[in-house]
Amino acid sequence: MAEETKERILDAAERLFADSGFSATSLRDITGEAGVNLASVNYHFGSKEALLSAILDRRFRPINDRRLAMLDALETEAGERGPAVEEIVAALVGPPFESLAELEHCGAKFLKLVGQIHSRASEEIRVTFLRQFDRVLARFTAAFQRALPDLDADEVATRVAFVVGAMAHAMTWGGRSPFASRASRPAGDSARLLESLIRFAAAGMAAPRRDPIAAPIPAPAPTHVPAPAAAGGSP
Amino acid sequence: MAEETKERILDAAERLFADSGFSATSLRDITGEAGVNLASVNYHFGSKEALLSAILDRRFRPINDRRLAMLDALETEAGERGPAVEEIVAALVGPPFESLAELEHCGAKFLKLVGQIHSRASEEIRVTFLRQFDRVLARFTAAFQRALPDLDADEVATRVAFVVGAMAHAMTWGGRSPFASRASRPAGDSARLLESLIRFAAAGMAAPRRDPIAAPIPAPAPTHVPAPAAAGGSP
DNA sequence: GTATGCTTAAAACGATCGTTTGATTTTCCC
DNA sequence: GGGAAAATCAAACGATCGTTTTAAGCATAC
Repeated sequence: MAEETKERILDAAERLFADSGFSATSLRDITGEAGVNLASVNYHFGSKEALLSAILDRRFRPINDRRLAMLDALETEAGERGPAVEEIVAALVGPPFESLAELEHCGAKFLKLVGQIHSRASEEIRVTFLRQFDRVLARFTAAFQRALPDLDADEVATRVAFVVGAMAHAMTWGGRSPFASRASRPAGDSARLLESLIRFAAAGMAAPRRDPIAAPIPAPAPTHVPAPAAAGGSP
Repeated sequence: MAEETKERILDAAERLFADSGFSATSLRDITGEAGVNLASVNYHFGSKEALLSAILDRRFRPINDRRLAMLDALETEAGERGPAVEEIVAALVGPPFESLAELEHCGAKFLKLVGQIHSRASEEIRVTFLRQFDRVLARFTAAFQRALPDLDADEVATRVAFVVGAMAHAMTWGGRSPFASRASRPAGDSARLLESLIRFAAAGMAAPRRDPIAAPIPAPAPTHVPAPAAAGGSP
């Protein structure tokens, strides 16, 4: 019954961490929910932090593998010209949503946890996943850079961070704003949410660069950027 | 010395909550950092949760006021046609960055806290700010809806959530991905970061809608939507 | 002077936290 | 079937948590 206990702990902890956060969830909450003994966590995982690390590893590894596999396939298929922005975006934000659809009942909570980890993670935890995640991010940033040659590397990295932020937020709140009073949308809408996210992120990535020489490209009216908060402060 | 104690608690708690999160920060950490007595927190604020509420209220109120004032000014100026997407975006995401520039030293931490609150907030706290934040969100969603008449209300609300997510992420991580190994960029770049965010978010908001009649999948599908930034750098 | 209303101080409260211990049960290979 | 290894269990550990209590400072109004 070893493996069963471990997985029941992982499932329960994943659910509770996602709902209440890491610090606010006690081991007694977890073992109570999982129906196992309190000491099982420290026996099987060593510590509470190691448990969180195991949770993230269990879900992140296949997701990141799939991300890189999709990107590989796209680059092979596209050949010299490289994949389009929207395709790269889909390879980056799609896999987490796929895992949602696959796991259905028990995986939905994980997405909330992912969103939380993206927004706040202890230094300890970040180090654990820095390597594999950094690898993924580097590959995708390079792919974006090739598809968007007009942007400098810093701008590409910044926009990738925006995409990650929008994705994390969507995962945590299901596409609704955190303070919105309406109930969160049903899980069946995740495919639609993903589609909206891809479209939004692709357009954002492909936005004209900060200082497009002197091209009056903007759509509705030639509006200059409205006062991006100069350091002097405002009245 | 009443007001001084209260503000020292607020400042210290704001800083510590941003760094370590709400649950992971003890009142003893706060009072130790602030150099005040432990009981002062419960005396002045009533409870730990009420302290967080006071912190958020102190910073959020002027930000939300400024957001609405900027939107009012934009709508007055634009007249019948309504303000442009990029202007609305700037009014939504600009004020938090302005407060960063104003507060400089002690406000920087607040942005991290805001990012955390956006991604994970207890039910209790959310209720406190639901009303004023919901009002802001409703106004901005309506403004976006008018500027983007081709999108249905649900899509607009979803995209606004994406913008909020990208903003929160940028605030928490300074435009870098959470797992990136490089040091976070200096605070002086916040103006540049804001400019990038506005451009990114405006393009994402104005992306062509999900199902433009019956267009094929590829990126540069010609739609009748204004699409100011749809084909920025991608073939 | 004393009384009064805030504010701070020190100490302790009960509760809960993550972790460990040591005994007991289960598993599984020989 | 016996015995070592693995897993579960109840119980307790010390530490720390948010909160409360009680008393001491310290102004101002009488």
